[in-house]
Amino acid sequence: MSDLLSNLNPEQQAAVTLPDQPALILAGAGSGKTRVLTTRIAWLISTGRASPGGILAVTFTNKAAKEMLTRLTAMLPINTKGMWVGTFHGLNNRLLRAHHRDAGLPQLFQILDTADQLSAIKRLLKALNVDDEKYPPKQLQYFINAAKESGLRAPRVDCPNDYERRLAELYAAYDEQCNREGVVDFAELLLRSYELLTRNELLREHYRARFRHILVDEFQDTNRLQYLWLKLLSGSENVIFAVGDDDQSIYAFRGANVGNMRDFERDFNIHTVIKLEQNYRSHGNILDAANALIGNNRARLGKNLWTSEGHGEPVRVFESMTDLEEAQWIVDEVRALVNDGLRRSEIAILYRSNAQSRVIEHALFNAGIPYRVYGGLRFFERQEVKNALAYLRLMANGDDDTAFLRVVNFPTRGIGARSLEQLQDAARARGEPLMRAAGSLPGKAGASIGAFIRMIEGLRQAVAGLTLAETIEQVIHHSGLIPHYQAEREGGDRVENLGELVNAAAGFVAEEDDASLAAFLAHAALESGEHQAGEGTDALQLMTVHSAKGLEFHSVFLSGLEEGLFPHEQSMTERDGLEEERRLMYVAITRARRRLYLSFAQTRMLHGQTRYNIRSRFFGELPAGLLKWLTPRFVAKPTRAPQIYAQPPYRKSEIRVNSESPKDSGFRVGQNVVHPKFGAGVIVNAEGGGTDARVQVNFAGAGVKWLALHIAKLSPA
DNA sequence: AATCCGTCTATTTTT
DNA sequence: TAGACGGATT
Repeated sequence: MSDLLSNLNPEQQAAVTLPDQPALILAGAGSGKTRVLTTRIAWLISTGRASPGGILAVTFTNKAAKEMLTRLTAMLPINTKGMWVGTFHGLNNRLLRAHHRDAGLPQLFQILDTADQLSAIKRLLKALNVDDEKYPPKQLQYFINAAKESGLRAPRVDCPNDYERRLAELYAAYDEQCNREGVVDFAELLLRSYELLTRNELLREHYRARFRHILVDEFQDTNRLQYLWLKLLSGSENVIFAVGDDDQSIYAFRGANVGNMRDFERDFNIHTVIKLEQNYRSHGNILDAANALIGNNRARLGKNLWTSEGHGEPVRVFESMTDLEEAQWIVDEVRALVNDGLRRSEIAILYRSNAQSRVIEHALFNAGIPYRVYGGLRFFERQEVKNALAYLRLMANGDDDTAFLRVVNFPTRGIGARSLEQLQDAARARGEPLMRAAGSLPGKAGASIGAFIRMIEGLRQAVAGLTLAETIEQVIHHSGLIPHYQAEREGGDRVENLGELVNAAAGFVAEEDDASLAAFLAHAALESGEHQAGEGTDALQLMTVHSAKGLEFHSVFLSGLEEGLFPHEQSMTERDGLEEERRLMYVAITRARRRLYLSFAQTRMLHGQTRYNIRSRFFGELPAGLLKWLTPRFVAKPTRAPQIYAQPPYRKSEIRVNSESPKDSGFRVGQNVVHPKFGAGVIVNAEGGGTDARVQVNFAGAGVKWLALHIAKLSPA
């Protein structure tokens, strides 16, 4: 099958045709990682080294899994049915469904998403009379998930103090509650399966024998539990093929552990790591900038991107007075690009945090430029959709208290807090889920809740024999959801979304083999509904740097490159926080194919207050020769000490927060200054005059300080 | 049961 | 600044 390999470079070929042994592929940004992964699978199968059923390929996102399957089917004339290609969660869901009995789960166990999990935790705390001031639900949620993702059940969690001991107790109680209700959170999908395979040798051997070839995408993003799971599944006969890039590890905050790459080398005795360093995406200057920047990180496996293409254009840098001005400049520049024939969807505006999108959106809106913002609520997370799903969940599994409480009185049917309190007490006393305990409730509460349960029961019977789409159609009308939203003033969109849910179900049935209600519910939980509508129009792409990972654009604007924002100030308190910010910056830079803009503003409105910022330290890590300053400035002096930059001559207006700015001191608020000890900074405040004149300076390295002007050796930058 | 109002908070996010 | 949330009011 040499035609499979003919378009690959030598390293890619080596990776694809690697003999049966554990392998680590260090795949740089834009180096053809997905291509190698899929070609490897195609090669294994077409050369008879593996059968489709012997392949297990794990990704992080549904999108990546889908992409892999699409490319595979294009390459191989085989059906991909027997192949297990999916996300960690999707595959483990599949495994647990197949062995639910062994795993101690009901056949129709439901999956809690993050919001469901939180409400389950709140409910638990209330039931146990725990002070949620002292034990904030969010914090407990974090604790539980962190423990599970380390592979630890409550008794094994290390508790250095009473507080943590209590958290561990609550973790145990939470697990009990989930078991009682037959629900499973995201982390549980993996932990359950890990425990099942640990405990059950027969099953473990079965899957080890079956999945001779295990391929892992984005290996740098795996958490501890995922690593343990992979290790467990890899016996001595298995061939594990891990592809990743330590320089693109940007998810430590949610448990990703880059250390897994080093551990993998050690645990699996990897001798040669294949590096894919040829980049097929960007021009040389962009890659040089990325390489130089990431070179400042200490803990790296080491890798340098190169291209056979030319240097291309310089990296453009723009400094503005305010965030508004920055946004306006972006608008102007985008207009020019579009005028030159570039499609809007080939242009991305990236930022570190979501709040930054507002000014830019505002400017784009006023300019009438179509744009699309990524992130935010996804389809299956919408209130009305979750409500509809809750009815469906109850029909599949009446023990699901989260679903029960969500809709027992929605739309309102006269079941108040008192009745529910009674019901919850009764259920607790009997150790039963709410729906089962309801029969024993006397009086008015019993009657109204009884009616609700009969309605669910009635729905269950009414939809017998109907298709999934028809089922949902029935449910959203019969439950009263549609009438309720129709009556609501602003309910039009919600009604529309419920209709969209019916369509989604029809689409699901058309695509999937298992079109059961349970399968659809799992789909809804595991695939939050990638993107929303609006894919038709050619629109500018706005997103955080995190969401841009894996994407590429002709032109990229990276905005808000200011100390405190990028690198984010909160990252400075985290271990290795700055290195992660730098990797984030690296990811951002490597999104651009041809043109890269970096911008920052001296003044930015944040949390309703004007903040004075200085340019990001990352500018100092980019070779000056690669940069083209659009704002005239940048006179680097040949000194060792902090670099000194010239004032932009075009400065339009002074910024003043304090009218008492010392007039004749020669300094003013907003001005860039240099201090012999603290380095470069910006004056953010001033008071007094004459010999009493004091200024407050935000230093890049030393933070915010008040300085007396007649003492401090402050000079204009 | 719906609405109003004050308080609080504020990276990054997939499953 | 703006959104989310919880408690109090209507």
